[in-house]
Amino acid sequence: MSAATQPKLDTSSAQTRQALIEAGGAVFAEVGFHNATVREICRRAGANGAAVNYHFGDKDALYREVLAYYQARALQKFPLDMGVQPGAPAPERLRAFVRSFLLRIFDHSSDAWHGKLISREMIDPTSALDAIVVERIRPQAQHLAAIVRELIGGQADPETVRLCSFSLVSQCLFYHHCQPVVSRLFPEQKFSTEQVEKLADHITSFSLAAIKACSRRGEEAERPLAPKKSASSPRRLRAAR
Amino acid sequence: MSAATQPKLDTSSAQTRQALIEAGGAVFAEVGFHNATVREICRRAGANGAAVNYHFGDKDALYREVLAYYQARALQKFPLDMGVQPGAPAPERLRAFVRSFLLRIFDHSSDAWHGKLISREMIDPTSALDAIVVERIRPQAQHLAAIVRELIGGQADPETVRLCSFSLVSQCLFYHHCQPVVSRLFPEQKFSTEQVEKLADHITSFSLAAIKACSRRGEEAERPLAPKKSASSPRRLRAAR
DNA sequence: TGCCAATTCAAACGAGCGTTTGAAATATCG
DNA sequence: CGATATTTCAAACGCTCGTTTGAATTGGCA
Repeated sequence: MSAATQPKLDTSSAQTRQALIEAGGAVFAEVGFHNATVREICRRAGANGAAVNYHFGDKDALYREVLAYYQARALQKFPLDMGVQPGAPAPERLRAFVRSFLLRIFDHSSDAWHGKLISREMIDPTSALDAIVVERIRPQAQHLAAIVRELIGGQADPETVRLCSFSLVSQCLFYHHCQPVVSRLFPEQKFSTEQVEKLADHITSFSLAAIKACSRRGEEAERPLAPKKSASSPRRLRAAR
Repeated sequence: MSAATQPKLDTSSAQTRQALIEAGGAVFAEVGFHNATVREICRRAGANGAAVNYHFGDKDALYREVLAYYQARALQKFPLDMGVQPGAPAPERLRAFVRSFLLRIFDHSSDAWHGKLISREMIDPTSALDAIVVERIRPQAQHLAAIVRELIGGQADPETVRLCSFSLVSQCLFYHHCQPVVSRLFPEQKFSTEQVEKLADHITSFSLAAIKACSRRGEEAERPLAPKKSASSPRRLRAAR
């Protein structure tokens, strides 16, 4: 199977590297790091079985490169705010967050493995998870927490903010994590782009209503541990401290 | 550890079988079917490495037995309705459902692997998933759907019911599926029994408010004698007011 | 062209896995 | 007790995995 018939514009080495990264993205996203085999990655890349070790050192190093590569692509393709202005109303920013999150995970284009890779990393972590949490997940969590905090208003209890953020993210992740079950329960459920938009609609409105309720509940019963400070805010407090 | 009641009245074979099932439950729940090794299960059971094949045939058969064993235990320990009457108000039944779901997953007692096993099966399915969906998950889904349908009231749109059910289940599963990330983001987050109760409170009230909003949205859309279905047009972002 | 470094290749290595094997140990029973 | 069936055991088999190896091939350059 010699491919020597066509001239090589780019250096052959760089071509092989790139092919390995792309095949690796596909395989890692499909079956996860632990179930992925170097042989399958090399086969899809049209490279020899020793190519991964020659170009990257070992499977772990290839995985880190794959992660970094698609992370960079995803950041420019799906920015956290989805192009929505930071000054936009919080509900609108929330919807942008949810859409961005879902589109990252369900993007069917061939070079969009980042969402699936991170989604897998959440469930079956590798040594790369620590860096991912710091570099990608924590900033997203803080971004989301800021939106939720603004939605709740007043002095939002950090624990409430955290719980609401988790409730949001969990809904987004569910359809990818539990796809095997969902597709067995409802075989008609598809994840086309328009279905994803519907999903984003549902998750956003579902959660907006819920957060607003949290906000009301928080206003009624405020400070859990501040008996000294008698905040004189009887009913609809907006007490700015 | 087990069967300290009688020295050797029980047959040695049955003892070994039971020890393998219990060790298997622990290992499968901890690392999942694919990452679990027969050797480790035998080691924990204090049995020889060939014991699994002798008593069960192969690893798959042991796994099926483990699943069946803990399924039976879980059914009597955590019934779907958690002892709440079928005639109880829907919000109360919803809360029972959420508590039951979370307790199954986070039960720290040593013989309660069922929730973790099914949770793993959702993510990384084995050939046992088809049966699990039919025998366990679908009944739970129908149970939950009935509650959600009643909460929404009126003629609840089946798709809305499905989406709301998924939103509920996803929140319950999240903390188990994404524990590696959650514990890195918030190292102080524990999953003690009382924390689980707090979680159940949050998920229940969060979702009740959201479903109530879905209900109102549905009523508005239906009352003016129902245009066909214009639900996919650009939806307003205003939350329930 | 001829040389040399870079790259590719088929083959094999060693480790870990589920499983098998045949003998040893133990229980069962006429 | 002695014969027979059951259960345990250490060892090894066959397989797949990531990785290594050394030779073959290729590409750049004097």
